[in-house]
Order: sequence, then C-alpha cells, then structure tokens
Amino acid sequence: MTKLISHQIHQSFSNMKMKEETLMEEKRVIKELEQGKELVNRLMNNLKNPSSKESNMRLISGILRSYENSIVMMSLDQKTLKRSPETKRMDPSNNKKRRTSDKKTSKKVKVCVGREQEGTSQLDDGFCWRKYGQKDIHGSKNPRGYYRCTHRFTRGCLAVKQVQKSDADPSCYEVKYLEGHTCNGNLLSTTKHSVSLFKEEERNIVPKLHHVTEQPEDISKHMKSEELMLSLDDLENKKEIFRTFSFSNPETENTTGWKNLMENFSPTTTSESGITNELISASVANSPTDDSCFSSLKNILDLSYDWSLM
DNA sequence: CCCATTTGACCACG
DNA sequence: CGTGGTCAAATGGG
Repeated sequence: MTKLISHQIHQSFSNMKMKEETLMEEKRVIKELEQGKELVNRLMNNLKNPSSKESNMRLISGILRSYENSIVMMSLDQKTLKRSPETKRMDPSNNKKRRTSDKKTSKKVKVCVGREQEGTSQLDDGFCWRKYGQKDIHGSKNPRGYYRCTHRFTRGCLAVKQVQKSDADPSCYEVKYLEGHTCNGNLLSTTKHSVSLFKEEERNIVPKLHHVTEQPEDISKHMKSEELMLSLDDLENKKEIFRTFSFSNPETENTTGWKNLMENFSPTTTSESGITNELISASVANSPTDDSCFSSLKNILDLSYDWSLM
C-alpha cells in the first residue's frame, strides 16, 4: 500500500517535472520568436530610413536564426513526445566498414520538397552534401542517390541522406535522412549558443525548414511513394506554425511580405522563379560568410511558394 | 590541379 | 543469391 502511494507520488513528481520542462521549452520558443520580431521591426525601420548604419544582412541572418531555432525547438518538442524508447544496440565489434546495423538507431525522415527547381535537380536543405553513390532500386523507376555530409572527413560529420525521385510525382523527391549532422556546417557562428541547447544529433536530423513527416520504419518500407507524400494535415500544421511566426501586420501573412522585402535587396528580380536564386548569388557576392544563411532563406521562400500553390 | 560526380565492383544482410 | 549500401577508380568541370 505505502509502496503504491510512494510510486504514485513519484509518478506525479516526474509528470510535474516533465510539464515544467515543456513549459521551459515553450518559453524558449517564445523568447526566440520575440527576438525575431524585434529584428524584423529593426529591419523594417532600416528599410524606411536607409541612412541607418545597421546591416540589413545581419538583421536577416538574425531573423532566420530565430526562425530556425524556433522550428527546431518545436519539432524537437513534438518528437520527444512521440518518441518510443530507443533500442540501444551494442556495436558489432567485428564490423569492418559497414555501419548498417547501428544505423538502425537513426531516424528516417521523409521530406517532400515541392517543385523541382529549374536547372537544379539538387535539393537544398541548407547542408552541404556530397554524393557518394547511386543505385537502381528494384521496383522503382528512379535511382536512389546516396549523399554524405561534405564535412565527413574534415569535421567527422556522419550525416547521410538518400534522395530518390518519386515515381508517382517526378517533381517530388523522397529524402531519407540517416544520422545527424555534427558539423554545424551551415550554421552561423551566432547560432551556436542557442541551438546547443539540444543534442546535436537530434537537432540536425530535422532538415531545416522543410515539411517533415516521420515515418515508422516498417510502414515506410511498404508504402508506395504517393502514400509517402505529405498529408495535407501535416502541411496545414506547419503552415500554422509559420503563421504564428509571421509578423503582426496581416498583410505579410502570405509570401508577398517576403517578396517585397526581397525586392528591396535585389531590384533586378522580377520573375517569381528568379527571386531565390538571384538573391542567393547576390548575397554570396556581398558576403561569402552569409551564403549559408541565405540557403536557409531560400528554403523559406520555397516553402512559402509551395503553400501558395496548395 | 583540385574537387565533385559517376559508375561498376564489392560487401553485408536476409 | 538478390538487394541495398558503400567504396574507389575514372571522369569531367572549373
């Protein structure tokens, strides 16, 4: 009897602890978003008074960082709620090269990244990937590409992904992320302090700013590609997240806000499709260290663009 | 010349 | 033995 009671007490105590942690997490997200909002305001001011000395690029970097951190926090939050207890595998001591067995601990993530970018069939998720193989997969029309992090050897980053064009919809790619980034490859140095709140491997598994659904391994194995496409529900979900992110001015709810913003930086961009690419090259020219930031920006724009199509 | 991609060989696993 | 994942030599672009 007393055992039962003490067990219950213990239980509710740990429940409280969990709630407390979730609250903390929420507070962090809110704080992050408030910072982002503040930066947006400053950027708006800058655009009104071009005389200001503050660097627009820096502000945008900050805004993006704030978004990214918030998204990561939120997706992590959802994950930890859903996650089943990880099966801990002992490493096969005689494994020479293959890492197949310990890869089972990694998470499979399905990403659908809208339309194929003109010219590039390469999907940009903000990380630097190097292709190391391609394989025809029996039963699929399209081959599967195998990519690893560019910094595998320089920084010992073990991140790996597989990309396969969808049979059902050739404009769509199925991307599977295995292993997380440990390289911090594309993050600005300023982001380090805030994102280091999370376990590296978890933080990086989520490809930044893409729609992501996590598929249980056994299901995704047997699903047809069209079934792997994201559910509208999920899209709606992420959309909602982004709405929360959008500025208080309702006019900026959709992509026009971003577009207007962008045109201030790159007056030459006229066609819709040209915006992202030109912007990226421009930013590279201005400040090479910022290109990673803009590849993320590109993701945001891609996303917005996708949504507007739906 | 350096670096990334391509592609067939190789290997592990079921 | 078939299949999927990785290696590494060959290739090609900048």
